[in-house]
Amino acid sequence: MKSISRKTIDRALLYIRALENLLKEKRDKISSLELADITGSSDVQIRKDISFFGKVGTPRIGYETKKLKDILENFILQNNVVHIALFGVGNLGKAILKYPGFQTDKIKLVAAFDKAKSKLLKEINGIKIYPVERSVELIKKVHAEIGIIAVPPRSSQEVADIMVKAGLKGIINFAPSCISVPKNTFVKNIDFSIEILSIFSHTQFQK
Amino acid sequence: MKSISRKTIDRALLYIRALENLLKEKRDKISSLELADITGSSDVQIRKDISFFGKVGTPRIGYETKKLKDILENFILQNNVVHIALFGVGNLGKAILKYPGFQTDKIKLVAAFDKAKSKLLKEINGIKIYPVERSVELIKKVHAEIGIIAVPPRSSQEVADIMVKAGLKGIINFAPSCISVPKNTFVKNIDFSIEILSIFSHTQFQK
DNA sequence: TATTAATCGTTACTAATTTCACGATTTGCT
DNA sequence: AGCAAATCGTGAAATTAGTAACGATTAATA
Repeated sequence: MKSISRKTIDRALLYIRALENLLKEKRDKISSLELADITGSSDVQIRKDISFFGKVGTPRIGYETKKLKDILENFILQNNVVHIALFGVGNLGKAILKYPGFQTDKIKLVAAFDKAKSKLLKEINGIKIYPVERSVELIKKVHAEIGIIAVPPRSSQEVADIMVKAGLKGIINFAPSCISVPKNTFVKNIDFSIEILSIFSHTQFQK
Repeated sequence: MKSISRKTIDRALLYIRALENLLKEKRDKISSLELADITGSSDVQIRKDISFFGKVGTPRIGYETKKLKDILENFILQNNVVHIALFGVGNLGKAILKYPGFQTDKIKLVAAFDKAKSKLLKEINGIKIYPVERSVELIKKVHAEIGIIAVPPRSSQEVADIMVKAGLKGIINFAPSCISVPKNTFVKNIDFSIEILSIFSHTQFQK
């Protein structure tokens, strides 16, 4: 059996979000073309992605919104709640702690760490901030799976090492620096500067 | 002549960042293999990317750090300073306003807008916050090229429309919602929840 | 100056991804 | 019931991206 591709997964997450919004609007049917319009993809791409999960739609009608959402979610997220550990409670870290998208049923921020004594034991949005020294112990205790690096670049490798040690299998790195980790640890780098320069370059080189 | 690919551009931006760091450490030579180690890419990939810009390296030695950085920057960024307009000064917007990476010579945050009366006329990090009503006028005046959406999802389309009207050619959308824009406007969506679920899924499906 | 070892640059190959084209299916209509 | 229209699902073609292999080049060394 063919395994699912990363790209299909990422697009499916986008589809899921769109389907949730459609459900809120009581739209119970959706065609690949409409979903393409909403998500900025193409109808063929969507049908191809969905075909991985079997025959889900009905010709002439399209897909049942709820059914499609359930199928995608069940396969991709498998009823998991993702537990997050955050390192760095500066401006960005605070924004993440307060991010409304994490109060959902799928993602739960369970631990936050910082070096600065002044920030410790405070609570933001119901999450206590602990000293970095206790991080490995606490991450294991709360069973976090994914870590977020929101510290200055000079400390990012140090934090990455801690995360690996604590058993985190995925890392989102907001620091503008490369980190090195074992091959079985997934890293997604989000460097605001690079994102902006990337978009800008694309506007320059578009045909 | 073949045109440069988006992927090459994005990787080149990563190379540039790495080269800048190497320069700070007074490293004046770098091989494709070392650069691959740092950036998490492969040496072949790097040589292939760089080959687009001509013969830059010298066999047996590698690349001159400064020369390579200059070549990449000159081609991709063309000595431009990218001017940014920010919409939404909530938690995330504030973090962006204070983001140290934007005080560089390449990126300049030039305008910030919010709906809330209470936030107007305040100044964060030297940038005044203006009412959304004045945004089209001001964006044109300061010649911003790229817009950042950091407003709640229900307002994101409205903001996107304003950005298009004001002539912005690239948009970074932090709102967890899809926006629709003309084809010649580039959009990069960064949805924290989706990024996390994506990483998590990849850890689940890794072979 | 010839030799050696390292590293670049490039062509050919392989893999992954997207797009195309079209048959199959289903519903609604007459 | 039969037909028409819409939409799915999919194998094949086309495109794009990445990898491997290796010749070409250069600097260091004996």
